[in-house]
Amino acid sequence: MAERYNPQEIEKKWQARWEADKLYNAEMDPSRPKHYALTMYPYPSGDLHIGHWYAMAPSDARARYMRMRGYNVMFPMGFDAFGLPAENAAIKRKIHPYSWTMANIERMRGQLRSMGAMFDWDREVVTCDPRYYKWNQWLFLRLYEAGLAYKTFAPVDWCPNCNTSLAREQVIGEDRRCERCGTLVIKKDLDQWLFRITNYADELLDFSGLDWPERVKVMQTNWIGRSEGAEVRFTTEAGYPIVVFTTRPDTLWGATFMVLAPEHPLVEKVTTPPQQAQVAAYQEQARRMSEIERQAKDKEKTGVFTGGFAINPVNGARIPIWIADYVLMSYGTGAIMAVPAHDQRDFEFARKYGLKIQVVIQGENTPANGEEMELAFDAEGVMINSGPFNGTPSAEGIRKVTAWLEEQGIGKFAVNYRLRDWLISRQRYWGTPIPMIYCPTCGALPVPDQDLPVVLPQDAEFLPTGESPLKYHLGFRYTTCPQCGGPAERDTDTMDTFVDSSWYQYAYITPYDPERLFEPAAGDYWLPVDQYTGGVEHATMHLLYTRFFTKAMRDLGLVKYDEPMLKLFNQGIILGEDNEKMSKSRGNVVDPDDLVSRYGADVVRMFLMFLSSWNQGGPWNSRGIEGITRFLGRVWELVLEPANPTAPAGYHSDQAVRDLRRVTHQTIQRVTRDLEDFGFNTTIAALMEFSNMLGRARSTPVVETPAWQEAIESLLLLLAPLAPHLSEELWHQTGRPYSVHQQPWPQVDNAAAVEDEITLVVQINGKVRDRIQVPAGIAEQEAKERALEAPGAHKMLDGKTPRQVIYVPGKLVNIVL
RNA sequence: GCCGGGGUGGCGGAAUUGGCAGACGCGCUCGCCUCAAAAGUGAGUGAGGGCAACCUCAUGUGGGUUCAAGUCCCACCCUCGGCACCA
Repeated sequence: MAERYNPQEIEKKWQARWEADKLYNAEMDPSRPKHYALTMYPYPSGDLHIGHWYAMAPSDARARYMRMRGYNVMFPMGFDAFGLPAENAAIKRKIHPYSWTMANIERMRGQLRSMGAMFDWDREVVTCDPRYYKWNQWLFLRLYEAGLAYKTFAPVDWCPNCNTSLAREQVIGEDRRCERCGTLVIKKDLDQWLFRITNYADELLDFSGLDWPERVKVMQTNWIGRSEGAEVRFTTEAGYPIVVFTTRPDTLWGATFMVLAPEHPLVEKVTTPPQQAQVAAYQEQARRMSEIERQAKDKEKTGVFTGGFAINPVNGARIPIWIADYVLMSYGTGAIMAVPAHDQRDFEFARKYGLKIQVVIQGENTPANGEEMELAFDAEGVMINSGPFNGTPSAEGIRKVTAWLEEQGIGKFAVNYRLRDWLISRQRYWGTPIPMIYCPTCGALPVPDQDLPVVLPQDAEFLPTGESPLKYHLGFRYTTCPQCGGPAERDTDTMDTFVDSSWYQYAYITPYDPERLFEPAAGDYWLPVDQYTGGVEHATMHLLYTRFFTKAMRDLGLVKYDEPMLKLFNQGIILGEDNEKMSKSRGNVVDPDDLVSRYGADVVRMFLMFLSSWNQGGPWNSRGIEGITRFLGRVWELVLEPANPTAPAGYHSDQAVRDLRRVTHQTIQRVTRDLEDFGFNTTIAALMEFSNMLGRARSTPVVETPAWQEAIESLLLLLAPLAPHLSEELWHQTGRPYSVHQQPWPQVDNAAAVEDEITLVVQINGKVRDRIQVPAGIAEQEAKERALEAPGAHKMLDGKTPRQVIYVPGKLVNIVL
């Protein structure tokens, strides 16, 4: 009697052995195809939760599978170690963010090891290490030199709770909350560094060559928000130009007023003295609105007449200029031409303030008179009241009018994006110092490369004041000008942590390389990332930023690719047993450490993969995990318990061997296909079916044949990516050579996998009436004849002649009466 | 409002190109094992009807195409996620 399956014992043993043997260390080997598998690195919060397991265990299984398929696999791991939680925890507990972070990392390393994943720990990077963030600074300087990093004074999004500015991407939802803490974000005027991601807007819209989920591509496309149209120059009566952006140049003749954003610089110039007080009051109110709350649901449009007029350049019409907060300074030119007949927002505004509504697009059933309209007509139609363009279909009109505007010199084709440049300055301590120096005589200067890294001082006072903590660290702040040697000051902001993660996949190539970002020869071999996995929540943040970085790095000559990650897979989310999001307050959190000590890592890994399809996630089930324990227990016995075979009645050895080999090779087929597509749940189902079959075969003399050995060996190999410890132990105990993880993936014997007899379904009018066993290669004519004779069908036929008999080879015969 | 994903037994979920709906697992029921229990193990398990062989109904709702629909088409409902005064 062999020992029972005891995961605790074998898992620790093999983890130690694998680590000692450096089994998973990736070495460059040009003779083999490489596979760079990457899973999003964790923030070192201090505890590995089930979500981390759900993200990492299946991606580990996939990486292991690729390795057995003959790829030289690199599967690194690291820590996204800068960021606010460390700072907040440090303030609360009065310990240094560095100590807090490092202690957490230490703890999480141990937890990650308990997973039995094939992480190459020799490549680990920790982003708060100066050896890492030195290259953040170096990249910043390269972007600066290339004109892709710039500083500007502008109103920015500010989280009053986190006490820092945020990138547009980190402001969530209609009511504009902080992505981190959910606080309502306000506007603040600050001098900040930005990365010119908008330079790459068009290229970022091109996903060709990327095998990414449709969902992510759509989210990025929407986020970038490209729209084509025209810029048209209107002129105020006093002669100031007002440039507007419109997607509907075909409606230019219907522009009956203009609207400027309240903060538009021209407002002061166009406002007439009698309107001054009202305009100023509205501007003030709009300012407060954006600062206080913007939650009001039914935002009724408001605005104020400036007293000024503009001339519509296409027809010379004199139209009033208003200001209104539905026009945003941050989009387009901050000014619009209002065409109330054909734009619902302008329509509502015109109705409210009694402005003229001029119809210029005629639809099938739309009134030609603006007074009779109930809604703006924004569909396609034919241009009317539009001078030389009368009778032109609107779609064609958009092109023709744009060309005409260019000829007349009053406008041009233009593209606008919703995407804003990436604001990277943060007014917090725990991040990468921005490597810039401000000299009163020489101006803003980059820190020379040889002075990198600009080290984050350990002894800064980092209590949040709304200003950068580094500002109060005089030793850091005051320095000398690298140009004139005179007194100068450093930039005291730190970088958004998304800068760290924008290039971390490159850092793993030659981690903490003191000389360069990474070694080019190694980069040529390993890059780009072949398979990236992680949550979809980063669709318009990290995943957009890292694409931008790669494109910018390509233009700097640092990488040779347009895209950082060729394939992307988004795993779902594990919910609590109550089908709700796991949270401490709900008390529905499951702790992986507990589970590992109770069931073992292999069981936890496999249960997470078995729950549902990986991209779907789903509720935890504390009973369901027992099913995996039973399954692995049965595998254990199947492999190790001596069998005591007896031949059942009618046993034929040849047939039994054929049946066994068929199931073995069909299982190899199924598992291979499913693992290719991340179908872990169906992979496991196939292995369960296989082992159930083996369980039945075990009591027969087939166990004494080589086919049985082949079946057991295949089972262990197919199981190896999913349950690495158990497979290794059984591989070892059955006297096979170390390590199961260095074995090639089993080969399918197609001939053995073929069925020699199939079940043919016999239908009458599409309903199943019988099933017959026939040889797999049966001819159509014979199949039909046998079907007609099948008892279930014969009875229903009752002597009638079928109108039609349909044969689907290998599947069914449908007799139509 | 716009865009995208999803609605299948008591539960989690399967179902290559339209071709046996419910694989696999959980749970449940009845056996075996046991003094008993746990563990293990065998059989059964969509609903309704029938003594039975069998029959009928069933993949969110309503239509349609087809010999055949969870799968394709049209309309709608619910749900999750993203965007939202973007000119």
